[in-house]
Amino acid sequence: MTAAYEPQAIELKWQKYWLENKTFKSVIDHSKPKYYVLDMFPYPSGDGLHVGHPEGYTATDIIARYKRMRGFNVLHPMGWDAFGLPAERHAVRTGEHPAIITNSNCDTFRRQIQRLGLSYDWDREINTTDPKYYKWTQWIFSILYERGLAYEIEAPVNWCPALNTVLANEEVKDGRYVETGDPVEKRPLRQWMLKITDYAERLLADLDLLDWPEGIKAMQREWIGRSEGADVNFTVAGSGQVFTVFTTRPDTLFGATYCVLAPEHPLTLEITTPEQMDAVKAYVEAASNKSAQDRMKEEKEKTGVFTGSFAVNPVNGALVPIWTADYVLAEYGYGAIMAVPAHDTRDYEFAKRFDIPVIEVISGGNIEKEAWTGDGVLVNSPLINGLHVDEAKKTITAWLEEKGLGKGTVNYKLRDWLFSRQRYWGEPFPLIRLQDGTIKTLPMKDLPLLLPELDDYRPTADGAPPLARAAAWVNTTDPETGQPAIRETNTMPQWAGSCWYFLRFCDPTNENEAWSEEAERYWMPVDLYVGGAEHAVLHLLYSRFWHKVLYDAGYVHTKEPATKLFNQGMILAYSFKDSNGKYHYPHEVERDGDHWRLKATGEMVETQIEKMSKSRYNVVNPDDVVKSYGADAMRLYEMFMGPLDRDKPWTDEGVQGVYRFLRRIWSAFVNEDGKLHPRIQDQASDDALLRELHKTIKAVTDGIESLSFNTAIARMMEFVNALLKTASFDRKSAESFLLLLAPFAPHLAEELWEKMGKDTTLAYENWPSFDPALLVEDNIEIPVQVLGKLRGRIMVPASAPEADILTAAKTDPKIAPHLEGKAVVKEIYVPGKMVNLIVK
RNA sequence: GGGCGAGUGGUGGAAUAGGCAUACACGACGGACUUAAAAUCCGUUCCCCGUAAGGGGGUGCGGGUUCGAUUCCCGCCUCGCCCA
Repeated sequence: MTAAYEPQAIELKWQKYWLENKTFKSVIDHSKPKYYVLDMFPYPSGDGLHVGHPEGYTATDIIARYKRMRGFNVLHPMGWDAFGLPAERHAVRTGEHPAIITNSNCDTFRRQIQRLGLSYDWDREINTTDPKYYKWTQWIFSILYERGLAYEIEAPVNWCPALNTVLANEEVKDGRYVETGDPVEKRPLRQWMLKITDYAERLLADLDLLDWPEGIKAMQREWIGRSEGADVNFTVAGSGQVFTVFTTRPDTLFGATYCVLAPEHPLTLEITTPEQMDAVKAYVEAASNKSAQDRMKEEKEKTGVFTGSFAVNPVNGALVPIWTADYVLAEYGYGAIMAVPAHDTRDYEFAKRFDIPVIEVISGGNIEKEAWTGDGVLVNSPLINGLHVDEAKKTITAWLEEKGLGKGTVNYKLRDWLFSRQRYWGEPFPLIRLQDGTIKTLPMKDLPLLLPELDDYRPTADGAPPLARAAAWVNTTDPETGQPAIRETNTMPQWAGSCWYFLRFCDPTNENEAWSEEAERYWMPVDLYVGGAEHAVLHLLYSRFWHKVLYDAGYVHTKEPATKLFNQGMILAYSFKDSNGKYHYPHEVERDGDHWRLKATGEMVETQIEKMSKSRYNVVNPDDVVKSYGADAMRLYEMFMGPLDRDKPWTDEGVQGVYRFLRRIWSAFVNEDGKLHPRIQDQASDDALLRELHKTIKAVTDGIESLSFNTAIARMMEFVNALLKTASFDRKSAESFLLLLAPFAPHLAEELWEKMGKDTTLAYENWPSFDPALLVEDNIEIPVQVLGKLRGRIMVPASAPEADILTAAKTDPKIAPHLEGKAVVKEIYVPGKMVNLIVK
C-alpha cells in the first residue's frame, strides 16, 4: 500500500472482501436480539442512481453497522420495485420485452449501490418482477379475493389517454397524472377494487401504535378522513322515493332549505320533472367530464340545476327543492346532501347564487354576511332549541333513530382502492372467468401465472389492455372442470409488489411459502423504515392494509409492518439561469464575489436552490462523486450536510471538506512510508486527548441513536483536529476511534484497522464504551453574568461548593468593577453552568 | 382557509427539562511551503464603535413571562409540504 489516501483502491478492496466473505449475511440466530432496518426499495430507472437514493441508504447502513457492533443480528436487505411504466413504454417503443431493460437497470443499480459499500445481505436481493416473487403477490391477491376484499365494478375512472390506462384517485391531481402531467379524463370501465374501507377504522386507530413522524400520521388520518354524523332519510314528495344523505351536522336539520343529488346519483334523472329534464341531462353530461378535484375547488363558482322535485324534511315536514350540482360527489357518503346554507360555506354560496332561502338555526354569526360554522345555541329548531351544537347533535340523532328516519353513523373520506391497470408490465391477476360469469382463483399449483410473451406491447386498437393481444393466453380452461374460461387482461398496479416485500426479505428464497412462520416471527416487524415522505399516504397506507389482512388470515404476527418510520429530506442543488431563463451547467459558470458569471461570455447568471432535474442542468451523479472522492466521502458528506429529515442543497465544496477530513484521518494514522504512524504506540495517550476521545464516543453513540449523524461527524472532526496536534495516541484508543468511524466511513476504517495489525473485519467488533469518569472535568469554567450580561469567566474546581463559586465570581477582577458601589440583591448559581449576579 | 414543519453569520448548519448564541464544515481574507500553481499547513472571519482594553447590538417582526428567552406564551410576516 502506498502512503497516500487512495479511496479507489481501498474501497474496491474492502467491497470485494465483504462480498466474498459474505460479511453481512444474516441468518436466524435465536441467541441474539434481531434488528430489521429497511430502506424503501427503489424503482430501478434507466437514469441510474441519483444522489438522493444514497442519503437514506447511508443512514440505514450506519444504523445497521452500528447495531451489529452492538450485538444485534441485523437484517438489512435491498431489492427492486421493478414493475413500472418507463420499462413498459420502452417495450412499446422498441418491441423488446420489458424484462430486458428492467434487468439491465437492476444491474446498474446493484453495481452503483455496491460501489457505495452498503452492508446489504445480497443473498436476500429480491425483484418484484421475478415470477418467483410475483407468484406470492398473486397468492396474496387470492387471499384478499377469498376474504371478500376484492370486487369488480363498472365505474367512471380516471382515464389517461396518453398512457392508455386508468389511474388511482391519488395519482391524479388537478386533472393530470402526477408523474407525467398528462391530462386525465373520466371514462366508465370495469375495474378491480380492493376494500380498504373495511379497514379504515383499524388503519386509523393503529396509527397510535406507531413511532412515526407526527406529520405522516396526520396525513394518514386526514386521508382516512373519519367523520361522525348521521344518515338521514329524505322522501321525494309525491313519488315515495327515499334517498339517504350523510351529514356531520344533523343539528342543523331545521335549517336545511334544499337537497343536492350528485349528477351521478341513481335518482337524479328519475325524479327530474319533464320540464327540467333537458337542463338536468345536459348538466349531468357536462359533470361527467370533470375531475373530482375541479368540481371541489372552492374558488370555482357553484353551478347546479333544479330537478323540479321536492323532498320532505323529516324533522318538520317542510318541502325543500332537490337540485343536482357537481360540488356533490357520488363517491363521498351517499352522493346526496342536505344543504344548510346558513351553516355551511359552500351551501351558502350556492344558495346566494340561486336565491334559495337561508334559515339560521345556530346563533353566533351573521348569516346576512356569511355562513356561521362555529358553535352556538340552537334556534328555530323546535326539538332542540336552546341546546349547544354537541348536545343538539346527540339529541336529534337519537330522535331520528327513534322515529326510524335515520341513524348515527361514521363516514370515511377513504375510498376503496382501484386495483387494476390496463398495462402489460404488472402482475397478472390469478383469476379465470367462466362463461357463466363465475370467477375462480387459480389453485396454488398453477401459480405463478406468468405474463404471456407479446410482440406488441401496445393496447389493442379497440382500447383493450395489451394482454388482450395474447389470445391463446386469455382463452383458457378451468383446470378443475375443463370448461372454457378467460383470463383477466388487466394487471395489478405497481403498489402491489411493494405492499409486502418486507415480508419476503425475511425468507426470500423460500419456494414453498411466501415466508416461513419462523422467519416472520423472528424478523418482523421492521424496526426502522427509512424513505422519502412522498410515500406518506399511498405506499404506507396500502402496505399497512395488506399487512392487517395477512394478520387476520394468520400469516403474520404483528398488526403493523414497521414500528419506526423516518423520512429523509430531499437533496437539492444550485442551478444557474441566465436572463433568458436558460439553465447552465455548474461547470459553465464561475464565482465572481457575490455573483456568478458564465465563463464563456461573462454574463451574470442567477443562482437558486432547486430540486435536481435534468432540465435544470443541476443533477449530481453519484458515480462521478465516487470517482473523484470515493464512496466514504460521498457517504460522509450526505450525512454531514445537515439533519437527515431536512431538505438541503448539494455543494461540491462540501464534499471536498469531508474528503479533506478523511485524508486528515489517514495522515493521523499512516506515516509517509505507508506504515502505521509513530504517534500510535502502546504507551498512554495524552490525558486531554483521552478525555476528548471519551467525549467523542459518547457524542457519536448518542448521535447515531438519535439519527443526528451530522453532529456525530462534527464531533469526530473535532477529535481528529485534536489528535493531529498530539504526539502520542495509545493503541487501544486508536482502535476505539476506528470503530466509531466504521459505520460512517467503513472502507477507511477497515483499511486502518488492518494497518493496526488486525486480520479480520471490524464489522462485528464491540462498539466502544466510554468511561464516565473521563467525561467530568476536574476544573470547570463558569461564565459570570451581572444583570444578565456576560462579564467574565472563572475557573473553579468542579467539586467546589456554591458559596466558594459565588465568592470567586464576586472577587474576580473582571467582575468586581461591575459590582462597585452597588448592592448585590440576588445571586443565582446554576450548578456547573453559570452565575448571574443581580445588583442595584 | 385549515394542519404540520421551518426561519440563526457570506453559505450548510450547531446549541432548547430556559443558563456562555454561532460548535463542525464551506467560502473569503492573510501568512508559510513552492520558480509558479495545485495540494497541504498556520492564522483571522456575526455586526457596529475603539489602536487596544473595553463597550454596544444581535437568532424573521412586534409584544409578554423571567434574574436570564434562539428555546416558553400571545399576535404577525415569509418559505416549504399536505389537505381544502
